[in-house]
Formats: sequence, structure tokens, C-alpha cells
Amino acid sequence: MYQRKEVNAGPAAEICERVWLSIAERKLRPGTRLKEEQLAEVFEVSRARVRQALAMLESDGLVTILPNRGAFVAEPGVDEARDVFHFRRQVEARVMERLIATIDAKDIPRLEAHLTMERDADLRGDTTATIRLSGGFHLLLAELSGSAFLSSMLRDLISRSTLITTMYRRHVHHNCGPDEHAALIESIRARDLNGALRLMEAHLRHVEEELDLTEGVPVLRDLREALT
Amino acid sequence: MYQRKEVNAGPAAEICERVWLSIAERKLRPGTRLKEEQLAEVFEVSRARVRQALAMLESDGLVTILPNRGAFVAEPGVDEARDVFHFRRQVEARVMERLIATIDAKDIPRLEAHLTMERDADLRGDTTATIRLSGGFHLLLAELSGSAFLSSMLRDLISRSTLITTMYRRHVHHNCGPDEHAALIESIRARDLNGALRLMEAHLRHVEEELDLTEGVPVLRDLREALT
DNA sequence: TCCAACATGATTGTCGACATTTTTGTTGTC
DNA sequence: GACAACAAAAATGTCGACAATCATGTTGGA
Repeated sequence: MYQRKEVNAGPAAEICERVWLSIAERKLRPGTRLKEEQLAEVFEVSRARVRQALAMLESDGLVTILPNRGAFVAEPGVDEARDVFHFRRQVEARVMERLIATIDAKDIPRLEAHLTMERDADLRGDTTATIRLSGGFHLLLAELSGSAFLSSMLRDLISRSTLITTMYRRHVHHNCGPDEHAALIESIRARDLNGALRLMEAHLRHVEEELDLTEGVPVLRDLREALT
Repeated sequence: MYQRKEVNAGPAAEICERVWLSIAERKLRPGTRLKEEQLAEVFEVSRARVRQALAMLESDGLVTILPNRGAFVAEPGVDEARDVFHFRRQVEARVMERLIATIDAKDIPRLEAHLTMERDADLRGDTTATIRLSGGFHLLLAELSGSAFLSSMLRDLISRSTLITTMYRRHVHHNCGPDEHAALIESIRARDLNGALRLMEAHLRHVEEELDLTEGVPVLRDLREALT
């Protein structure tokens, strides 16, 4: 999920992923303060690396850094939430166009292998793996599309989506179901662009519709602004 | 241009902006190696800060960092170029929607003041200022739209656009003309969303049409891949 | 002469210690 | 008792030195 290149998952990326997972599992709530020293102790790494990881997480929209004040788990507002899903639909559509135009038949098994892992984690009830793999499927599509730019954009949007989902979902976690992923693979195999676009659109709408984005609750991003 | 928040332009952001300007002015060509020590000497800062700046520039797509190998000015391919402009149109459209829906009349003067600076720099023949202000206008629109998310996305896309323009433009630098910006301001003042969207679309198409994106020249991103 | 292994130089990556800023707790005065 | 100024503690920000890694040039052998 957080690996920057194909093989080379930098050491800081590992911290990013663990934080991301903790957020997805609601162990870290939005607004929580992230002290550098504390994180360094937990992950048994130097504080410098924690800073590096926090900077990455900020650019991915997962944490907000206030200069000289510290890092906090971000709290995206409803407007940002809508924008994130809006652009995620755009990006995933573009990915699908490139993917169906350029994909090599020998890459299809990679998708199926991923799907198998998703189903397996789902059956085992392994929440952590399920969350990781669920986002990973979309990211794999981007990688197979061959565009590093689309991949990096999508990773950003997926991170934000995850955080938004934890904040605004109505019920328990919905499983970004493996079945919908399976249907997508079939469309890709058949190189059915229109079908794939329709499925992806529906898939993402399902996720968004599970959220309650009606409330205009202003979000405390900066403690100073929040108490005017 | 590179200021992260409103007032608080971090010290590393200054380095980012100077590198960005050098790239825009074609003083730094795509593929150029950026040695940390060298940059530290030129900018008279510590190497740690240079690393910080390079990391930011990488996430903005302006430089490519190869682990243990160094940083290079990025060389986006034609596919990435098309994607960047594609999404830039999407983002700017979204900005315009939010802007016209929410803008306060008292903010219009800020736009006009910016336009005045653009015209002034243009008349003086101050290329550096012209480049900076030209991108700054679009970024100002995003800031006035009130969405930090859209702002950060757009800053990223503008950086990449600049680099792409220097790589693929046919003739000399086209001035992302102040006149088209002026027309946009009029539409905003009149809260004419459809008009504004049309103008923005045309404005961005003008920039893209000045480029020669026909050649499928593969780009050397990684020296290893390039010589297969 | 060509190739491989090694040694050297240069460059990036990492860490710990110190300086700065912010926050919190205390004291003294009105 | 409330408020302001000050002092102590804690957290963040910065820097320089050292370690690890990669590129280049050299040497020895076939």
C-alpha cells in the first residue's frame, strides 16, 4: 500500500503504513496528537525517521502538522470529503482507460492472485489484512496501468478516502467487497472499457453512499481557528 | 507559489521555489543531477534542509530521487504530460465551482491586485516575476475557494505543468496571458459559472496546444531502465 | 588486450546532541 | 480571588559528524 516504488519500500514507508492501518482500524482517532518521541519509542526507530514519516503522511493528507506545535491525525471536512471522492472517481476512470488499452495478458494473474488474498483475508476475519488489501487492489490497477503519476495520485486519494471513511461512515466497516473487484477483473480481461468504467463508478459510489456527509460540522484543523 | 500555508512559508519552501523558478527559466534542464552538498553551498543552508526541500520537490513531481544515487530534475513522459493537463482541467473546474458559490465580494480586489502585478511584471519584461505570478494566479483562485485540499492538489499540478511546458513547448515561452486572467475575473465577479468554466477550459487548452506531445520519445527516468 | 576483482573517492543516509519555541505551573501583586 | 508576568518542563526544529553505499579508476591475471 505505501510502497513508493515497486520493490524498494523505504524504511519510513513502513511507519507510514502502520500509522495508516491504525487510523483505518480506528485505533488512532482524528485529532489525536502524534508526539515524535512517543512514536520513535513505539516503532523503535530514531526520531529523525519519525519526522520523515510524518512529513510523508502530511503530504498524503493523513496528518496535519502545525509548526512548532506537533502533528495530529487530520480531520477532513465534508467539502474535502466530497472532493476526494470526486477526484478519485476521475483518477480511477483514467487508470482504467490506460489499463485496458495497454495491459498485457500475463498481468491478469497478478490481479487474480491479489483477489485470492483478499478473499482469504476476508474469510479469516483478518481486518488488518482486509483493509490493506482492499486499498492495495486499486493501487495495483494503477501500477499495472504503467503510470507512476496516476499511482502516486491514487495512493494519496486512497489514504484520504480511508481516513474519511473512518470519520463519516454510518455503520460498521463495509468491505469494499472482493466480489465487486472480481467483476472488475472480468471486464478488464474482456477489455470492456465501458463496462469497467460503469462498475468502477458504481463501486466507488457504494463506498461514498455509506457515508453521512450531510452534516456541515466544521472541523477543528487548527486549535486557534476552532475557538474564535 | 510554494508557500505551504497562507503566511507561514517554511524555510525549505523557499528553496523549493528557487529550484522551481530555475527549472521554469530553463536554467535547470530535465535530467540534471542535483547534488545535495552543492545545493547547500549555493543556498547557504545546511544539507539537512536541502534534503527536506528535495523530498518536497519529489512529491511535487519536479525531481526524481533514486535511493543512494541522488536527485535529478524529473523528465515526465508524454503520457504523464497528458494526464497532468487532464486533471488540471478537472481541478481548476472544481475550484471555479466552489469559488463562484462561496466567494465574498471583498476578495475580488485581491484578484485584481494580483492581475495588476502580472501586467506590471509583463511590461517590465521581468521573466522571473512573470512565471511566478502566472502560476500564482491559479493558486490564488484555489486559496480563495477555501479548500486546502484543492490548493495542495493544484500546486502539485502547476509545478508539474511548468516542468512539462519547458520540456515540450514548441516555441518560446507563451505568457499564460494576463488578458485571459482578466476575463476570468470578470466571470467570477458576475458569478457566471458556465462562462468561467468555458474560459478556464479554453485557457488551459491554449497552454497545452502550444506543446508538442506527439513524439513518443521514451524518457530516461531510471538510468537502468533506459539502457535495456 | 580484455576482463574481473579490488581499492579509492565521492555522495548519500543515519543518528545523537544541542538550540529554539511552546506549553504548563508558579508566584506575586492588585 | 483573578490576572499578569515569570520560570521550569517538554516538545519540536536544527545542525554537524559518522556510517553505509555507489561510482570510478587501478591492478593483476589469463
